[in-house]
Formats: sequence, structure tokens, C-alpha cells
Amino acid sequence: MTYGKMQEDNKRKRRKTTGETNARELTEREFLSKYNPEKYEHPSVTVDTLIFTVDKGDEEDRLRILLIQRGDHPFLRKWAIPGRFVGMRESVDQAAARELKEKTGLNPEDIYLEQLYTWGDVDRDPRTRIISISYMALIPGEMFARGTRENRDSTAPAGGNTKEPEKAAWYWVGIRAGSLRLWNEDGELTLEDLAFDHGRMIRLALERMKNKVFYTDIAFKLLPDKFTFSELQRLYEAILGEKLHAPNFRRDMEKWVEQTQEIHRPQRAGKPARYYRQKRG
Amino acid sequence: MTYGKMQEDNKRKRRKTTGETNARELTEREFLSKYNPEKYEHPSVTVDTLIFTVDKGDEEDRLRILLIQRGDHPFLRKWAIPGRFVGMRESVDQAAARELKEKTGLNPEDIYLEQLYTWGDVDRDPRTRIISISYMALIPGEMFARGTRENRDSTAPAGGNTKEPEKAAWYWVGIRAGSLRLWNEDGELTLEDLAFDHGRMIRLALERMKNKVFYTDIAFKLLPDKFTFSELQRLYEAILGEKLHAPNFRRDMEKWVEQTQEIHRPQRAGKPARYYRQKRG
DNA sequence: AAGAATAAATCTCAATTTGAGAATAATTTG
DNA sequence: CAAATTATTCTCAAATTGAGATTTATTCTT
Repeated sequence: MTYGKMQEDNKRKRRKTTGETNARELTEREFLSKYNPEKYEHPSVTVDTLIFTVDKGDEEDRLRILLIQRGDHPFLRKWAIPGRFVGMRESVDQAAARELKEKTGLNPEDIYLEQLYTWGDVDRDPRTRIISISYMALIPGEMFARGTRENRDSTAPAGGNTKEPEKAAWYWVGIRAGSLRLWNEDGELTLEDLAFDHGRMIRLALERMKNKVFYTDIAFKLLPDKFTFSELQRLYEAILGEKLHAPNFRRDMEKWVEQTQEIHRPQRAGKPARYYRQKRG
Repeated sequence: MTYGKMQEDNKRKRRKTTGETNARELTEREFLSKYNPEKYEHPSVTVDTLIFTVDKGDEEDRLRILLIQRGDHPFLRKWAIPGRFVGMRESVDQAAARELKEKTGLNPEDIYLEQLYTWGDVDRDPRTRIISISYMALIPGEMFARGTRENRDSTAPAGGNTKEPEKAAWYWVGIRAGSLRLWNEDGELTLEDLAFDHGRMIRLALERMKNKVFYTDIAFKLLPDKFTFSELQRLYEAILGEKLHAPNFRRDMEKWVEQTQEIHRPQRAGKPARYYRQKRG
């Protein structure tokens, strides 16, 4: 069968005959008035916003993620990525931004927010059919100190029904021997401690970050405007999970960053480091 | 403010007091029985499946995409990406696969299908709030000839209300001077001729393909099991929109492909080409 | 049937990029 | 003031890339 014939065949196949072939054509207005969205049962839709920061450690820096300990069934007391239902009058992006604002108090305008993936398995939530769109927010390490007290939003989370207080905590996040690791001062989480398919969501986000760090500027979304080269390198090492060769890293980054005139004066031995900033344009 | 203090502050902020702080804890079963999904108004959710093939041209090969001319308001007679509502009892992936099967007759098991992006603006559909998850299906050029007549599925598309026949047609697709171009034997489509935000969907899919072709094996999803090097190269050129240097292309692809013992004997001048296949493992 | 044309496949080589370490610079620490 | 420490620059071999020339195996033309 040639490509030409195949196409003919497909066209024919699509043609459908309704009972009233000669019905007067509906105007768009008439059509809309007849349309009834309640006729079908719909899945619920939520956004889950993975909120990441960097955290300076002694030996190496670490990515951190904000998790919520659920106060509700299902997955009572398991740790979850902050999420909410998507309202009928807000875009999915807006819903993710609102969740970010509610959980951090930060103005979403200032924060990098990227859609990652939509999770659509039938049984991912035992209550009912829920489709979740995951987003990743990247917050510069220093920003919290400035923004937290202002911009508060103490609205109760959508979904209601909370019977126990929800707790929020930051967890360090990394991959060890191929599997996800989450821990903080209180201890380590196993996959058992996570709600829904949220372990997979976190893995996917880390994977995406790892890829994009090479050909986009997402790393800079996790840093303040001015930073030293070793801050930048430590961030890359945190994202990639491996040590980098400093002179070569510097050489490679020269296309992304430019010098400032400022010098960082630390309380430690060693040559003082110059501050750099992201190259614009 | 230190990182330690910040975290404390966040925890406090999340803690919420309900009226009945000492209520008996609900079991999961009790909770589920109380939960009523009809309490909230939900957006509708659809999948849109972008179906691509390659098409051999005289000078160069071309990507093709299957479009449907709408028989319904809104966007009556505009061209759209095939889509359907996501059923309550099917996963989002399954819905995309079903749409693929309905429009091509091919068994989705055999076809590469990847989720691309979720489109969530409030007004993207004038009827009602619809969130659409786009998928991209990549069909080997040769596969249609084999599979079309079998595996038919003549189910009417979900959504009903069709007042005019829907037509399906393949359109060549490319980027010229930064903007999307769609055309076939019947002529060229402008952005005006496309329904919804489907122009943007196609652009995103092409962009994704362009990126992934370098570090994944998606290109091979568009080819038969055996192919010559020039078929492979023409495909890359179609996806990337630029000519490649044959000797270097061959050198670079050596990590992806391996020789077969078969030689292609064409009805044309020139050295016969060897068939290659994708390297496994 | 010979030479031209065509397309596949290999070869060459300079230019660029990468990987790894040595050397130098500017501090603080002991 | 010497040693330690961190930032920064320098060096250089190895690997990769980019571009073209060459060889091979056919068909096409006359």
C-alpha cells in the first residue's frame, strides 16, 4: 500500500454519518448553550509542587525538599509533596504557584517554577480518581531568610477534612546506589514513609534537574544573584551527586557567568573568592 | 536568620488547630466512606495524542503529523490534534494509547508513546474548563502499510455531539524561520486553521524531539527494524531541520547501530547500501 | 562495453574540546 | 614567619569534532 492510498483510506475511515445528515448547522453560541459539562463524571485534578533549596553543609552542599506530613487519610502521617486541587477558575500553573506561596510565604513571581509530569494511574489515590500534575520550584538558599516573615498566607489548604495538624519539614535529598534517600536531623525516611507515588515524583524531579543543569540555567535559580565559584561548584556537585574538577568546571562555566568587582572575605584560611553573577543576554 | 531557625518557624506556621483537637482518630475505612468526590466541581481532562511518522520525499524526508478536521463546535472545521476525554477507569497513558489505536488502527503496544506536557490555562477551551495532557506517538514509516486494515476500532470518539463528519489528514510539519509550517497536497495551514492551542502543542513536540534525538533512541522509533544509513540520516535531517555531514554522522551513530548482513539493492545508480539495525543492550 | 554519474563507505587531518594535574596567588592559622 | 588552605591560572596530552578528499560498487549514457 502506498502512502497516498493509505491516506485516502484513513480519510474514509474517519468519516462518520449521524442520523440527521442534513441538520441545520449550529452556531457556536447555540452549541455552547446546549453543552452540559455535568453530563460526564470527571477525575479530580491536583498539582503537587516539589519545593527545592540548597543547603550548605560542612563537606558538601545538599539539595533540600519541603515535605508535608499528612494529617489526613489516606496515608495518614506519611510524608507527601505539598499539593492542592486545581480550582475551576485558576490555571494549573497558578495552582502550583499558589501552593508554593502557601507553603513558603514567598512571592511566586520571584521563584522558578517548572511543570514536570502528570501522574495519571487509576489507583494512585485510594479515595477517588485523582490526576496530579507535578511542578518543581527552585528557591535560592538565601531567599528564605529575607522573605519568610512577609507575604504570609495562612489560608487552610484546599481539600479540608484535616483531623490532625500537618507538619512541614525540609529533608535532604539525594540518590545513593541508584535509590532515593531522604533524611534530616530527625532521621531518615524510607519509601514506606512516603505517601502516594511521591517517591517516584521526587526521583523524576532530580533526574530532570540533573539533565537540565548542563544545557539550561536552572542551577542559577537555586543561587543568589552574587555567588562565588565554589558555591556554584558545590551546587552542581549536589545536583549531580559527584565531585567535579575545579579548574575545568571554572573553564566550562565561563560562558554562563561574569565577574563582579566584589570579593568575598570569609573567616577562614585561603585566598578570598571573587563574586560572580549570571551572564545576561 | 539561620537555616535552623527558619525551619522551626516553618513548622510552626504549618501547624493548624481545628475545632475538635481531641476528636477520635478516623480509620482509613471510615474516612473513605465519608469522602464525597461530587462535592467539588472538577475540570474535564483530555489527552491529545500527536501522531508522527516519517515520509520519504524526493530531496529530503519529512515528518508528518495526523490532524483531524473538527466536525463540532468549538473550532468547527479547524484542524486539531486527535484527543479524547480521560475515562474514570483508564489511566491517562491508556487514554492516549486508545486514542492512538482509534485513529491509526495500530496496536499501541508496538508504538512509542511519550507524555509531553499538560496544558492548563483556564480559557483554552471556550466550552468549559478542560485540562489537556499531550502525548507524542512515533510510528515507523513502514508500519502503516502492514497494520492499517487489521485492528480497526470504529468506536465513535468520546465527546459525542458530532454534527459533521470529522476528516483526518496527514500534514507535513516543519519549522521555517522560527515558525511552524504545516502543509500537504491540499495546501498549507495557517495558525488560524488550527484549533485550541494545538499549534503550541506541535511546536513543543518538535522541540522535544529535536532535543531527545541526541541523547535517546527516539529516532529509531520512527524507523523499521532494518534501515540504511541514509534513511537514518534523512530522518535526523527531517527532525533537526538541517543537513548533516554524512561521514561524521556515520561515525557518531556507530555507538547506536550495528551492521546486518543484508544489502539493500535499489533501482538507482550508486553503491548499494548496507542495512543496519539498532544496537541492543 | 567503456566512461560518466551516482551514492555508500572509508580515510585524513587540522581545530577544538576535554580531562587531569601542576603551578601560582592570596589569605588565615599555628 | 612557615604551614595550611582555598582560589585561580596554566599546561599539555588525549579525545572528539568538523570538513573535506578518496575509494568502492553500483547504474546510466552513449
